[in-house]
Order: sequence, then C-alpha cells, then structure tokens
Amino acid sequence: MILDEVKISRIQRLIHDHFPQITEKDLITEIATHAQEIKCSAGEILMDYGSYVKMVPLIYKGGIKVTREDPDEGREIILYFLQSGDTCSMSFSCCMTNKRSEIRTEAIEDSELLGVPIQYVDKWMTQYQSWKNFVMMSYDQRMVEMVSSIDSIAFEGLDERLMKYLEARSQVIASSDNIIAMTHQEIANDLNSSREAISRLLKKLEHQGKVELHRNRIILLAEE
DNA sequence: ACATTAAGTGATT
DNA sequence: AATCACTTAATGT
Repeated sequence: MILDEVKISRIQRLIHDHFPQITEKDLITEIATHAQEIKCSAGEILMDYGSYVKMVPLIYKGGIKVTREDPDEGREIILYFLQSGDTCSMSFSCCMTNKRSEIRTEAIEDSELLGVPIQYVDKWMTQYQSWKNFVMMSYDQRMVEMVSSIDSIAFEGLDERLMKYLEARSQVIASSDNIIAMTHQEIANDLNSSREAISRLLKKLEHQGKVELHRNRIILLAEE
C-alpha cells in the first residue's frame, strides 16, 4: 500500500530527527513498521499506577511528567519530566518483568509518541547494537536524574526544589517565552507541598528577580 | 455588577 | 513548613 509507505517514511524521518542514537537502517525500518503512532492531549494520563505496560514509548513531541503517588490521600511527587527524544525507562523494566506500573505518566501538553510493542523491545536488544545502547543510555540518564531528584528531596530546601522544578518545567514545555501556565496550587501538588508555601517562595524569587508572577502564569526570567 | 477562583497574609502549631 | 482563616485581586458571565 502506498499509504503504508508514506507512514513508514514519515516515521523513519521522526526517528532520524528525534532519536539520532538509533542508527541501523534495518532497525529504523522495523520500528517504522511495528510502532504505533500515539497522540495524546494535555492532561491525559498515559499510564497509571497499577496498570500493565505493553508498549515502550518513544516521545518525539510534547512533554510528559512522571510521578509517584501515595495511595492514601492522593499525595503526589514528581520523579522527572520526559520530552522529545526521551523514553520511559520504567516502562522497560515493567514490561520486561511483566510487572504493574509503579508510576503514573501524564501528558502536560499535547504530545506525540511512538509505541513500540514489548516483544520487539526485547528482540531488538540482541539484534541491534544501537537499540541496546539506546536502552542502556536512557536507563543511565534516568538513573542520574533520579539520584539528583532524591538529593533535592533529602538535602535541599523547598526553595531550591522549586527553582529546579520551574527550570525543568520550562525546558519541557515548548514555551514561547519561558511562560509556565500553572497555578501555585498545581505546583504545590507536584512538589508535595502547600499552596501557601509555594506562593511565599515564588514571592521571594520574584524579589530576587528570578521570576515574574501573574495569575495562572509564571514567567521564568533568564539568569545572569 | 457579580460570582468564582487564584493568590497573598498573618497567626497557630 | 503545614494548615487555617481570612483578605485581596483577577477573570469570566
């Protein structure tokens, strides 16, 4: 079918543009043939705590936040953000071991991704060097982020965590100009803190000239 | 003009 | 630093 060929070459381009680590031509063709194009809009939950994972996502557009949740009293804490070029490492370990998801992933803006069925994820590991590298690299990257995330929680004050959060957030969102469209309450939820605390810290950051505050939106000002 | 919701503030623990 | 109670301000109808 001509349509299929169009689809395949489109996906090949996507991989080429967003996943330069993946190099083998055969591999790219395989991804293009077997992967599913998935689109989701902001706010959609892609994977929830307890659900089985049957796809590994290759994100090429948008932003996704990965959170851990306390089942009692819906407290939530950010683990990391995913954006174009990223994949969810947790999904590897989940689908390899056929365990339920320990995390929740939620689109924070309209996102697009390629879903690779798990049987191929496994198969390509032994077959393609660059796939193996890609998987290992993303594991490594995520581990580093997790460790630094744990550091922030354990050793840093809320103020530093907030600043990091804002920076991470503005990176993920393809912001026209560092505008973060969120309420203080939403940020507080992500950081497992209270709205008032966030408001006060944001005020401090504003006095330091690091942000500009408006209703429903925070503008991150460039550092000197 | 009014209601609703976001944000700011002070006091309490 | 969390929570409460309250005020002030922005926004939608």
